[in-house]
Amino acid sequence: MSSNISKLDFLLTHEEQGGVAFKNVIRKREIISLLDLTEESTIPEIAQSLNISVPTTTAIVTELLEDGIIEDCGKIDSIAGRPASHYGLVSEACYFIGMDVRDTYINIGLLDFKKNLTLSELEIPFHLENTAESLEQLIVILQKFINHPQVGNKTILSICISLTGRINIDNGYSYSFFHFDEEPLAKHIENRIGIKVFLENDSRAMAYGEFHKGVVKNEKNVLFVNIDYGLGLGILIDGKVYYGKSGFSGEFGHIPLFSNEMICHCGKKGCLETEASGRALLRMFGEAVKSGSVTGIVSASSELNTVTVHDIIKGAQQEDVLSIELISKIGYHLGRGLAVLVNLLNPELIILGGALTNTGDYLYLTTKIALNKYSLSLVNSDSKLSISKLKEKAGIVGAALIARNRILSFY
Amino acid sequence: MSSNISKLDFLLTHEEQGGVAFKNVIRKREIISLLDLTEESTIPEIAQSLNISVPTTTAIVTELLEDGIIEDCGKIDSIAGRPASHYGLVSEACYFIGMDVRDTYINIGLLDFKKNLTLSELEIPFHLENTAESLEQLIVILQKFINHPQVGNKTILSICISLTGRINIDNGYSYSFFHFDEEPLAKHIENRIGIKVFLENDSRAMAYGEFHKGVVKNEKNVLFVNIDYGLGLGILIDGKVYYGKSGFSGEFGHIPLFSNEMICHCGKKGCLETEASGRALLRMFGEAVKSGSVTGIVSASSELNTVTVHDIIKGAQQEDVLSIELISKIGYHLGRGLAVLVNLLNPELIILGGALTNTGDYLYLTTKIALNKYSLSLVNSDSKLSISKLKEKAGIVGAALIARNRILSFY
DNA sequence: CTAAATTAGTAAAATATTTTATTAAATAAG
DNA sequence: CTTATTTAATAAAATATTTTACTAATTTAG
Repeated sequence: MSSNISKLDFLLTHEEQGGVAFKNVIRKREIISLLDLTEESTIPEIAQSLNISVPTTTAIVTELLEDGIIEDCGKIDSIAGRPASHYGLVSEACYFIGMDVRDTYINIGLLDFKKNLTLSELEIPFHLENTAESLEQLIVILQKFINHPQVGNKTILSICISLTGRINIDNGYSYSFFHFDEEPLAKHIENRIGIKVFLENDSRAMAYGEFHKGVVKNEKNVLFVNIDYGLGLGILIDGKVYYGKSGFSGEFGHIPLFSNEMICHCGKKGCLETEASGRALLRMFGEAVKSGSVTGIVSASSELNTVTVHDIIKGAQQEDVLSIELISKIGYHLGRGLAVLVNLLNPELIILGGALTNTGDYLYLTTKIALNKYSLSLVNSDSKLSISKLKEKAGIVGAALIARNRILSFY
Repeated sequence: MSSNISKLDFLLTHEEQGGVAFKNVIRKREIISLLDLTEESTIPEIAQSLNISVPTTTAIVTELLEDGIIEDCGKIDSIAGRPASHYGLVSEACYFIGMDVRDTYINIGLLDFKKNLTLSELEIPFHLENTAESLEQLIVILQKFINHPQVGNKTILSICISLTGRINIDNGYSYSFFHFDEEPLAKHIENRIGIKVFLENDSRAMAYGEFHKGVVKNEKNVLFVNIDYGLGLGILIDGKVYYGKSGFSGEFGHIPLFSNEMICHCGKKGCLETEASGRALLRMFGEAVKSGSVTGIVSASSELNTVTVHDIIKGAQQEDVLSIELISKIGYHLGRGLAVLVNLLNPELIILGGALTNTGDYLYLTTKIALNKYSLSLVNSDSKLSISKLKEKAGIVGAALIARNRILSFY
């Protein structure tokens, strides 16, 4: 880590103090928040937005310039009068790491101060198990990334690790994995690495990435549906990620939408996930083959237990008719689920992400048909339906953004 | 209106200005907001919360005292040292009117600065029709209330009218009723009455009342279900009412939860409202009587078309077995709907309101059973289920609070 | 091409706010 | 019952911020 971290100290402390020194810290943060939003602003613009006088604004901006946190981006487009200097954040001022922990691999990436993903390593082999060895492996991968020649010399302000299962984002506990200690998992890794660590749930991290660096423009009420092996949901309300009382919001896969007699892995029956997920796709595929449907993916029903969701998706891409039919069916059920969301939440935008969206229109079109059919048209006409833009990078981008935004305290 | 409105002028103007005079207005508003939240606070507490020094705080508090907006509530409970004076809002400083417009009557009430409902008139005869005469009737009722001896001499800062149908709360347009003019309905009434007027959707107004003056204590993520002739929902997220993109959120009655072949009045089929609403109760009652069920409410099936939801509720209260059975059935379906909400939103509290909640445990118990059965127990164990506290006054309290809070700009 | 108009930024004066020190009012300890 | 301790509130001094007036840099109109 470089030595200029002292200049950024005020970003790392969150104590509430009185006095004018602290007031200045607040205003520095406010200016950074504003520049984060506007990309570039002039001193008069900042003064007006923040209700501070121009001389005071100039003084704080000068300090931030000296700290190397913001820079003069030159004078541009003045309609009349003396042109104002535009100021913006300095990309290289500090960096953040996002780590996306999956079942069989890890994705990891480096985000700069201006939210550019400057480095990423995808599909680093890893096996997620609830053991100390697995955790050790994770920490080694993280440490190795930090020691990377393109990372080692940079100021890393924080790290966010996205994990599946129950996570308490406030105290950094993970309840589903690596819960060996009294000490929160985040704290444990933090002590080993020496950099502030946050945790987040995987679906929510993906949603967060998509909300801030994906298809979302200015929408403030957005839903991100993660249709993979399971079915997850991230909810953005009023520009902020919605967690619910204990961070359990978005159990979209387990809303009781069907009267089928299918027992879901959650123990209940009739869950949407029993008809709209990779898991459902796999089950339907098995049933179809056993009852004699023809497919190019397996030749005998004995090979069935080696088939993966990925195989069926690939099958659809290669025109396998059974795969296409089943994926369309999944899409239809998903669309009915989305109708529930639309009627309840009247969102501006719904984003479809996760592996099953790689099948293009086969999933999308039936989803859209069912959504139109089952939702109130007045409400539905308000909502756009899009496909994820960040794809497999949604997790690392989301995690790194969470790391960044938690430090800069815009949640 | 009394002449001291000039002292409250700063509450009525929402212009963004620079300079220290405006800064002071912001701080006055902040102190009022704080006292609204805490009921009473000392100068040191205010200074700390707002990050202002004690002398400055004293100066602003003194001004507010002179304005008659806040008052000294005396010195209390000091553990050691000189006891601090506690300051609180003055109930009589200003007032707000809430008007709840229903199909066949109007409720109207007066709320003081400290959120006490000081006067209310319930079930004033009125017939809601989309005609100029009906609107005129509404304005007459409102004007009459303002001229009431207990109202006339008071400073009314604003009025909120709660109406059924589509409402744009920002510009004050009502699209379903009284949409005769270019001018927004709110503006039209405002010009006639001479007091600032806001509009709100009826279900949302009820929810708002319950959130702020009902069973809600410190919960920030709350759902209010209005089970009356129809089925409505108000959503409180992060302490604020959630509207969705165009104010259409909460169409809970029309989520496609059933595979029945029942056409809903919205045009779709399978809507929750076809199985869980007063309308559904009435339909089921008719079907049951026609197929020979015995009930104390009607003696012949020819009398069926005069039966109202109210009759069936009264029947249940008087131990009519058919009524009780049907209401329990409605409760069960409602519970399955609530399970969807719980799984998606992980709320702290769900409040049941509307006429059907007057049947006590007949509805409540089956609702709770179905909710437990169909929701994820981990998520559900977080959520309390309560019955509305404000009952028939929820509408006027909610509307008056909206009038108040829009002026004080805490949304 | 010059002067007027417009907007940015700076210096000095005026004002406001915070700090520090002090006084006031209460409780707890000896 | 007196003194030390704690907390609130005020006064005066120190500091910070805003205002006002002015200078700088550019565009537009004539």
